[in-house]
Amino acid sequence: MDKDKISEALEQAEAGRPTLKTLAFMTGLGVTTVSRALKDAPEIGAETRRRVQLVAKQIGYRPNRAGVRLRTGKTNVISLVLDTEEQVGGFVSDMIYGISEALAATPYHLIVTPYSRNNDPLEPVRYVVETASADGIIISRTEPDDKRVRYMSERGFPFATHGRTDMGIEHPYHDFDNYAFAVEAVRKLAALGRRRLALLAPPANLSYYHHMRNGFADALVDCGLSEVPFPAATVDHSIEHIRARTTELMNRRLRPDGIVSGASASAFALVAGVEDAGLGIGTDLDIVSKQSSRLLHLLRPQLYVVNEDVRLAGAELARAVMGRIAGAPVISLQSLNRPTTVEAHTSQQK
Amino acid sequence: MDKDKISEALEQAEAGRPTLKTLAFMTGLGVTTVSRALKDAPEIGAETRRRVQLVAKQIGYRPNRAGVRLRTGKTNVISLVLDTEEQVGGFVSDMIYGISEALAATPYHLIVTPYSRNNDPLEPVRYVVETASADGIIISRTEPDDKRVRYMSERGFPFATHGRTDMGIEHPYHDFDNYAFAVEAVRKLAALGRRRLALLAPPANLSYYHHMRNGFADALVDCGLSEVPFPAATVDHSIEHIRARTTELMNRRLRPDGIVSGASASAFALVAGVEDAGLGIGTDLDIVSKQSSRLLHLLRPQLYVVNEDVRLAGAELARAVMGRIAGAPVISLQSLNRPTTVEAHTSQQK
DNA sequence: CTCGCAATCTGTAACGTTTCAGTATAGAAA
DNA sequence: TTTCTATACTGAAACGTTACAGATTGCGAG
Repeated sequence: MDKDKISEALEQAEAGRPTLKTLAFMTGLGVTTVSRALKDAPEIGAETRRRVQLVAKQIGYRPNRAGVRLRTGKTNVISLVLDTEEQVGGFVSDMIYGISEALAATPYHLIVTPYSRNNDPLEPVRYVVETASADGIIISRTEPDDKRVRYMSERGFPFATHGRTDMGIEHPYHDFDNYAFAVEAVRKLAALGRRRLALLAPPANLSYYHHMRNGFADALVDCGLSEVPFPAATVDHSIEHIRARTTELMNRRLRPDGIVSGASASAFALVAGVEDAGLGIGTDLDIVSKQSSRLLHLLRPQLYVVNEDVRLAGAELARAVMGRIAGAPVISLQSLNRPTTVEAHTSQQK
Repeated sequence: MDKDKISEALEQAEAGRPTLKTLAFMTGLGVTTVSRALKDAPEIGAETRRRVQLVAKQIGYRPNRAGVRLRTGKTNVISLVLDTEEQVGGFVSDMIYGISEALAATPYHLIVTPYSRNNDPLEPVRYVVETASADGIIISRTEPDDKRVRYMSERGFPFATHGRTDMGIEHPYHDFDNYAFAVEAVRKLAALGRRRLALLAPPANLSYYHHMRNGFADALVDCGLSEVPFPAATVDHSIEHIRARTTELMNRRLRPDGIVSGASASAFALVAGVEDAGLGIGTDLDIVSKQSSRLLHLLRPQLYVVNEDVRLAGAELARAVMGRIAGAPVISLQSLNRPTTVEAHTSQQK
């Protein structure tokens, strides 16, 4: 062993974090051997392997991410692409917790890549792909014909979507079954004797709009109910907007006696709007809402809710991207979350 | 110019992203010169600088993060250390949006480093510092004597805290003035003729517990009111817990006729608990609550609220860490957000 | 004319990792 | 003995960047 090497390695060990060179010096092996021993390569002797791994653990060796990334191109990063105009009280925190949970035992880090709804949603995706700043991407607000999905598919870039598409491309996704949700909701209202229903739907460009709408429409037919159109508001609109439009709706000649709300935060606005019109939930009409926090029916026990587990969705999506990166078959990375049954407040006395 | 170099550079340009080598080839300059020209080094001719920068922009050159990171140790990453047990409907999304906003025009990426409240809060911080996986850290749930603050200070690692400390260490922070909030809240209740107040406080280990408590206590004295102790619940407890404890509180012989709530989500539980006891907000008692979303008084217009702008806090914290990294004087990186005045619902008719 | 010096530019090495193309050794086959 | 092969290991090169230590040029001063 050269004098050069020894002094180099000693300097190493004195100061900062251990590197492969440090380990090589301590074990008396070559850097290459150490690198291979740590990743259980077959051409390393069993005893050597154990020895290296032991020393590595002892001195707390952790591979330098920049080194790996530069050499291999692997970033060990998952990017969550987020719309920063998302509703307040939004589900984003839960989503992040879910993803973190799934990433915790892996070498992956989670990085948040924001964009504004006003800008091109493709832009953040293109940025990540072009600069190769992550190994995989998670997106939401999926559209039936989604150009982000097309873009990433064409380039073979791993991703998972929160929501399904309808463009003949198989890809990993996790979705809440909004069709089933709408069906359940309508059935519940029918069972309560309601006849004329309205739907506070998602914006029409998103995939789950169609699922929810179809479920709503099919169940209406099924139960022999009629619809009161309510296209003026979507769950994406501001609280104030939804509230005002709802009041208008309730002041029409033929107002609904049941409403299905497609999102949690918007249900707050919906309730306020209904009450602005002087009507009572549970008396003049009933409401079934999706709920991602558990706060909604604390203050309006008369509401019926269906819980959507966003944290689970996050975990599922993270697993899906990682699966895709690892080369798992796409079909095995698609999952659909069935809604729980419609839930009334426990201490509800109507 | 060697043949070697030319062919190398050509291969470069054909395939992937442009690198400094590509730029060097295109401009006919050396790699070093290009590198320096791009960062406006003084020893580069004005014309050369312009030429390099033009070509770089034209072909969309973006420095390879791994290369920079490996060479310089600079990650261009800010880590947000998050407690994943945080209340649902939490403020985390807004915080992230705020941070993203401030980071948007910079080279910084945001990475989320989670930990569970049950584990050692120092652990994620130590991980980031030891592996140098970020240039700066943002933490919340700050304690008066915070070991994370001590740890990072001792190592000179840049950070900013959401909340202040009290340990004789100057560091960047952003905080909401919870003392002022509590004072305002008590004054409001006093003005409404309330006499016996309770406080739904933060957990006692956190810094803002003390601020809020002191404000509450001082204002009580000031207004000549008395306190009904309510130590059984904190804003960190589960919805169900707060709700049940509140009901107990309201069934006591001497129950409060006014409550100050230190957080948004917990106010929902508080209201539910009060109403479980058969009492009415605005009649039997009044409540003043902090609010980070705008949903709370949609359903209980009788509530009084003070808005806390968490998005702003996020942006402020991001600016603070970046300032610290850039070497700005610490004192200039400390900010306190005064609460807005107590707000009643606009269409409130009592 | 030469020297010194400022102004510009350049090659090499290094950051920590993995991959490629070996080398050394020992035992088996010829 | 020689040759071959499998096993266990190794050095050098490369990923893209920046820092260090020059190199080249032009020009005014001596």
